[in-house]
Amino acid sequence: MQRVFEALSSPVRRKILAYLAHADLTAGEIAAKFEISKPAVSQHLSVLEVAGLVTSEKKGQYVHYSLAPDQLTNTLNGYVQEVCPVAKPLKRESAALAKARANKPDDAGL
Amino acid sequence: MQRVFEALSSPVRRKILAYLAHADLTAGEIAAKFEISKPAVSQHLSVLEVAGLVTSEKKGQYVHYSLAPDQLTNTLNGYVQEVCPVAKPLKRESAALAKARANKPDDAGL
DNA sequence: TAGGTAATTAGGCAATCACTTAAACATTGA
DNA sequence: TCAATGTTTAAGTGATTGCCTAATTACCTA
Repeated sequence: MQRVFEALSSPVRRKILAYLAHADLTAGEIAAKFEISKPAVSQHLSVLEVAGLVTSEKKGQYVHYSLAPDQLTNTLNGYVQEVCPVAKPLKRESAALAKARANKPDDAGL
Repeated sequence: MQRVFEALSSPVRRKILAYLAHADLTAGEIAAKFEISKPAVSQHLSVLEVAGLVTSEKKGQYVHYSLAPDQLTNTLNGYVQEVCPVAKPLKRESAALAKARANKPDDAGL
């Protein structure tokens, strides 16, 4: 949770996630999209991986990175639910969400 | 957007938002809930306010802070939608969400 | 095995962050 | 007006962050 929000606080890291949302990429392909050095990108990728937002798989000499969408959506949605409970729900979508939540016993309390 | 994620990267600030989710509080009441000094809390409140996550209203010598739930939910939900588009939806909730969305012409696109 | 490419680790530095105490500002009430 | 209370601003400090270059590790191929 802390690691996720910390990871998302960097524009570069959010941009990396956006790239990975469209396609898996190698570390080098990601680095090529930024002005900063490769080691700097590697560090960002490490932060994202520790936060569980991306996964990596080594294939030969390349390391392929993938988005871990569940970790992202679960954390953010869960947080929104926690801070903006039922009182003032999300918006339109909240109706469906609240219904879904009513079905299973709540263990979301941080 | 950047300011929102930056604001959320601090555990203290997330805790403040959680407190304000239950009730409006004055600066002093918020500060009393933390070990850190009042000026430190005041700075955190300032960050939250600049990010649009809270609003403040001065009443006499007190300053009352309130959660701005829309800014929070809109930003986070919008971001989730952007990074994890339709392809790989949320998770359990996504079923209900997708169903709900199917019912009415979609205008939820960020 | 040697050379080249991909990626990470290590070490160092400037900038930023979170916090502190002290001071200032604003409001209330005697 | 003066003192007390609530809050913010200011100034300074130690820790952390983000970046760099250089070195290292891992893999592939000739």
